[in-house]
Amino acid sequence: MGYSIGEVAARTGLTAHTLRYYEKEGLLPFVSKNRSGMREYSRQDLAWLSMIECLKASGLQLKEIAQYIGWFKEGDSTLKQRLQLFQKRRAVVEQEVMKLHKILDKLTYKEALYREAVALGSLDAAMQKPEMQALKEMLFQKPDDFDQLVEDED
Amino acid sequence: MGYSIGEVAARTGLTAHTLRYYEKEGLLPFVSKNRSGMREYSRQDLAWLSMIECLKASGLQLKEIAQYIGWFKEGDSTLKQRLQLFQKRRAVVEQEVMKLHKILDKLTYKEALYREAVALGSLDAAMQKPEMQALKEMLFQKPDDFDQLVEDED
DNA sequence: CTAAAGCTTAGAGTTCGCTTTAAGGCAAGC
DNA sequence: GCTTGCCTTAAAGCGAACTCTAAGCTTTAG
Repeated sequence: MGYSIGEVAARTGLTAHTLRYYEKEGLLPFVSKNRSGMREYSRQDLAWLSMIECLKASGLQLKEIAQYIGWFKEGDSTLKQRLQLFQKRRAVVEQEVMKLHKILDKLTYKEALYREAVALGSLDAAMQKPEMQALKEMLFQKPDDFDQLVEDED
Repeated sequence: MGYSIGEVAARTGLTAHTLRYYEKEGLLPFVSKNRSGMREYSRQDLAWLSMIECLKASGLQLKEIAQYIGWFKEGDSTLKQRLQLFQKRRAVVEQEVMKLHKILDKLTYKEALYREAVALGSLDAAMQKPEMQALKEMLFQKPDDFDQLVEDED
């Protein structure tokens, strides 16, 4: 019954230190301890860790996560705040995904360029190739960001 | 002529302080200065800043970006390293996008759950609803991560 | 029975990426 | 001429999220 801190560390990839740190910061207020003072993590505690990871990945700071947990403990009077938080996080993550797709376009172009450059032994020669210029235009034709107003950096 | 540090700051959203800091860290080794010692940024410098932003967004640390710039300055003898770097970054960003899609699923579920909870005035009542349980199953039927092995945290 | 592994606490230290401070030079507008 | 604002440098400070240290207790394997 219950997982030791070491087991939870192994399962989550966090260290035991980090788990205690989270607890200190108010992120895991439900963890119980046995008679000799050792932590015993329940399945619910693991679920909370999973939620913490989700909120962290969505860009929330630990103290904001602690606040969410505070709301949860307050009960149904804080439902609106929690709804707003999830709406906001979803919007933020959707933005981030869009940003990463642009980053991916740029990296794809660079990868193709350098693959050609390695083949030719020369970056300049690769940049001269019409295929490369065509690829660049295909990926960056929408001039919606500052990046495209300037030349290649290399 | 070229851009002053203030103009570049306004354009990029970075502060003048940050631009000088980047230079100190070896990220902008091409910026020239006028007779009175002030920085004059060229179009190429702006392009480098755009590349720096891209690599930063791909998860690279500043000192790793500085190393990439070092490779660029060394010339065609470092083409392979640079190609490998872009391949690696693309893989990392693709992973990150996949991770964020999972995060998005979870946030979508939570948002729907809390929307219902706000309507009903009770989280427990919302969790009881068959629609919510159906949505949860729809989003999380693939048991490929630890998250799904445990119950809801709330 | 003893040693090693793993747990406890409080608190100091580390890394990253800025961010601010201190002390001062130059250039344009009133 | 003087103030305002932007520029220069070197260096100290900061917030986030760990990460490690110290000192000591408990449990388990040999």
